[in-house]
Order: sequence, then C-alpha cells, then structure tokens
Amino acid sequence: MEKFTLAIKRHRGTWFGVLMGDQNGLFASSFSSKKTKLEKHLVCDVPQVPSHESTRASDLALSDMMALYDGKRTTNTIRLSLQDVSTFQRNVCRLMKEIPRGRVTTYGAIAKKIETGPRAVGTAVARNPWPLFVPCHRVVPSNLEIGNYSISGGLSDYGCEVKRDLLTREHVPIVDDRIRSEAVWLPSEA
DNA sequence: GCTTACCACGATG
DNA sequence: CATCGTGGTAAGC
Repeated sequence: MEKFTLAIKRHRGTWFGVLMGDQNGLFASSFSSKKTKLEKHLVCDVPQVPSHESTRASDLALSDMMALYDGKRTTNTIRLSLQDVSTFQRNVCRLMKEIPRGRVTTYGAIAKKIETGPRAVGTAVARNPWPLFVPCHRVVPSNLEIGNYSISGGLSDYGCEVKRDLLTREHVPIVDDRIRSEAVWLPSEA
C-alpha cells in the first residue's frame, strides 16, 4: 500500500499543497485561497488520510510551485507519480508540458495532434493532477478567450481570473480578455 | 459488461 | 446566436 504525505505552505495570500507518494514522487498538487478546500481536494483520491510531513522533496516541490505561480522559471526536476493516470491523460500531460512559458495552445490543437476530439482533451486537462507543474493554464479555447479553470477540483466563477493572472505573470499578451495570436504555440508535426 | 449523462471544446449556419 | 458532433470518464444499472 502506497504511503502518502501532505505538505502545505502559504504564499502571496494563497495556499499551496503537494501530496507526495512513494519514492517522493509527486502524486498531486493544488492551490487555493481556502486551506480546507485545498486539503480536501488533495486527499480526495487517496484511500487513507495522509500525515502532514515536510521533507526536502516536498519543500522543493512547493518552492517550484510558488515560482511557477509567479510565472518564473524553475529547475523542473520534480518527478511526477504517473502510475494512477490513464495513458490518454498521460499523452495530454506530455504535450502540455511542452508548451513554452509565455505561450498557449488550444484544446483543438492538442486534439488534432493526438488524433482525438477536443472535448476529450478538455476532460483530461480538467483532471490534471499536477496544476502548475503540468501547465494546464496554457490551454485555451480556439477562439483565444481565456476559457475556464478549476480551483481545487471544482469550477468557479473566478476560475478564469486565476487563469488569466497566471498567464499574465508569464507575460502572455492579453488584450481585452483575449490572447493575442502571436502567443499561440502549436505542437510540432511528426 | 453496457448505457447514459456530463464536459475547462469545435465547426457550422 | 443555435445546434450538433465529438471522445473519454464515471456513475448508474
């Protein structure tokens, strides 16, 4: 049975949490303005309540997470614990990780690349277990509006503001709540 | 197992 | 604006 530990930290008025699995791999990450909501979301997929414990690995993950939240570069050395996600979801995640900082791509572009439908990509993106580490905020609808974003596992009316702020801090050009087309990055062919 | 309903979407008119 | 197609999930039988 896999053992999990939880580590939580506050930064710029927001709570950040990481759920560490075996061998200090990252099982899930999340952030929220509400600490209780954050914890609830992080543990919702694990069988038992994990103990709060901070380790060198969790400290590193949390500081990377905060840097990503601020739109900054990171060492990107966090190992994701992939065993519990479907291969479809893994494919979507792999593609999302290729989106450069400061750029965006669309649900449709990802769908085309992996030969599936945009709604299917939407569900996979929505279920991303590693927000920020896997930059799902860089996926937008094809009309280049901001689209939606779930906070701690649920849609909310301010989710799109959070998403816009993340993109803005990465210097994605946004005019009038719309991404400028020069920021669009497309998955390479082949 | 199969069926249904649900979606962080897209294309068409 | 409306409507339909769409494919992966999860919950329901």
